[in-house]
Amino acid sequence: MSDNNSAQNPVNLRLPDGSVRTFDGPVTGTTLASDIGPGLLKAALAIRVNGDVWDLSREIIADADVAIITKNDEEEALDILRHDCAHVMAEAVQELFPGTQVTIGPNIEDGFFYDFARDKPFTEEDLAVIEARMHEIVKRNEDITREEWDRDEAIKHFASIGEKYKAEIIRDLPESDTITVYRQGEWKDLCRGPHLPSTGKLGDAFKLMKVAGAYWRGDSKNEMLTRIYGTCWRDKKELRAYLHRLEEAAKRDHRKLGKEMGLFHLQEEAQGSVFWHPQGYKVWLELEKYIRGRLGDSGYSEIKTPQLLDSKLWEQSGHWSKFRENMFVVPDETPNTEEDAPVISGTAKLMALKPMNCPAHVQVFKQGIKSYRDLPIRFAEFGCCHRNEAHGALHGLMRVRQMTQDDGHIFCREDQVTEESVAFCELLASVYSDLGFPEFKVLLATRPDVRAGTDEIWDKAEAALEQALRSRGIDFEYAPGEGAFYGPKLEFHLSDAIGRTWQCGTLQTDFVLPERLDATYVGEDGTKYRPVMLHRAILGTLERFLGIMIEHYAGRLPLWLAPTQAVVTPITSDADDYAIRVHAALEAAGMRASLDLRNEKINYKVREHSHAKVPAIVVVGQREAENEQVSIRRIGSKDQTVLGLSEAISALSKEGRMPGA
RNA sequence: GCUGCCGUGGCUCAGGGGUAGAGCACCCCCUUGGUAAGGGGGAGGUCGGGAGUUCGAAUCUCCCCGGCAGCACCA
Repeated sequence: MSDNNSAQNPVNLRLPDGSVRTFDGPVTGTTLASDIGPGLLKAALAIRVNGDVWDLSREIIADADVAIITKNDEEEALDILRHDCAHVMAEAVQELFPGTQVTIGPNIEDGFFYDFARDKPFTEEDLAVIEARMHEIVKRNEDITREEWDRDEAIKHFASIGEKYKAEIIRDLPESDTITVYRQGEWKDLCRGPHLPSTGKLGDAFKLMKVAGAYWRGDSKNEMLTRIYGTCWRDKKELRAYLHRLEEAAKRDHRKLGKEMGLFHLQEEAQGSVFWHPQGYKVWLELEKYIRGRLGDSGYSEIKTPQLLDSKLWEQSGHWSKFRENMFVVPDETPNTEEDAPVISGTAKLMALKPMNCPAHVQVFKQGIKSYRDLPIRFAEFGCCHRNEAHGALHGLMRVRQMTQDDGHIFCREDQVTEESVAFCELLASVYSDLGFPEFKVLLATRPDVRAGTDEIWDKAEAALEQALRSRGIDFEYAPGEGAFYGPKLEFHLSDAIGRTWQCGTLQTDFVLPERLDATYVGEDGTKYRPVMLHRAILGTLERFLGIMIEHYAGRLPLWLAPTQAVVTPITSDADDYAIRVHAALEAAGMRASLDLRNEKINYKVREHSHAKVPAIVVVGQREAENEQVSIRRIGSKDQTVLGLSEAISALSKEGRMPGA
């Protein structure tokens, strides 16, 4: 191709429709757009050049495949708009609050943020002021231009204006990188780009959302910066839709629903541990019963292991040195009962609440002598674990300090790993589908830099997991280096009703713990071998999974899980006797039914039970009583169905049956 | 743990230097009403905890605790 420096060479640009436009020399996206038409020029945001997104003002000096990017190109448009929005925000901040240093301001899902260094953090009130100034900057329609700078000049420039973070960023950029600075009116920022041609193109579909602290370079050892989050869309309608989505998500918040539905509560005397109420615990028990049944059918034996274990065991397992800071330690002594004396001597032998069940499961495995014929041995436990999570990490049911895992460990021979993994994947997919999560994503987390075991073992382990996925036709992605130090793992991320994903299931291979805790079995040749240990969970923890379920179903749990499946209530007290009969019949059919005989209007009672998210409101009046019928109103519906009593009961109890039961 | 905001009856929230308010829920009475709030009356809190400023603090200051949003963490 032609010499880049030869400005006289013609430049041929091929458009997405295949047509080619030829220019005498270097040409900008703006020129191309205006050449095609004034409408496109007006709509143009950026240009795609051989697959890369460029500024419209950047000269294209050689033949290329190009496409003008407009708001119709959703993904690219949002990227550019959000990134520009971050810059406009930074300009507004520096105009309003001189002396504030800028650091980084990337796009994120649904918006952007920018981290600033400032003595005094921003407050929510500042946001309105900054946002108003942003709108002004958009109105000013400042030109945005790209400049390539010499690296040292750039460092010197940013250092001289007191932007030490920017200078540090440039210093750390690879030597091969071109340093680009974008000028936006009077304001300049180091940036890779691309950007809009001018601030006017940003429009007004943005909003600053919240302020927060964030560590410089994401490291808690560094100073904390003040971060402003914003959202930005292609038009007002999209912005409104997004804000509406946030409101809808907030309505599903399991902490709010948990309170409204009387499922559980948390209080400061037991931070991070849940008080389950009668209604909530009914859901818990149903879910536990379901999982117990599935595990039993899949060849697991349920066990129960101690809560408190000697620190010696944790030393052996390796947790004592690595994870002690997250463990609750308990001295094994009689507390001092004298007043004014320390309760604890400080010299006692230490025990710890288990943060996980694996070492205890190995102890059970080690009882007696195991033959290769015994393998695989599959232990399951609804293991109650404690982890001393940082206070700031606690969040409703989603992140707790006392959790119950649907834990399980499979002890098997190396040649059984694939087979066991396949079986686990099948079980997990079936459980997720039963629970209303047919879609999930799988990640294969491979060997980290710091790891135990030889490369040969890792090769085998990774291959075994991969083979299991492939043989079931399960799509997956790699998460390189994300494996545990003791072995590779599969992570199962399910998608909920509003598109969020949650990592719940996991399958981890482990060659280290059987070694450390000296688990063995006798092989065919009569000598001892190490079993492979597979750690696995489907729900992860019951607490968190119930939180996810509550949000997924917005509190309207499927009939089989709902704490109260049906409430029977009469229109007037004339039908009380019949209502009592209906209620008794539902309970006799094994349903969790309640009876509401209060002297309240039917409107009132329907409203209240709807708020309580009872799946079926069974209303009976004179008419129903005379005809041996019931009127059923299902949650979410404004209509009701009148059915014969026995017909209604068999339909409800059939629907209310646990999956697979 | 870090930064910011918040902490008022069971719940949701208003108030804001002179010794607490509303709605819902609760209790009582009236109402017997056909599918999302019928009416009246009553009881209930000393304002997260502690210290300070003040004649006087729920209201101002400081410390602690907790909650929320992020960050960091998540074996």
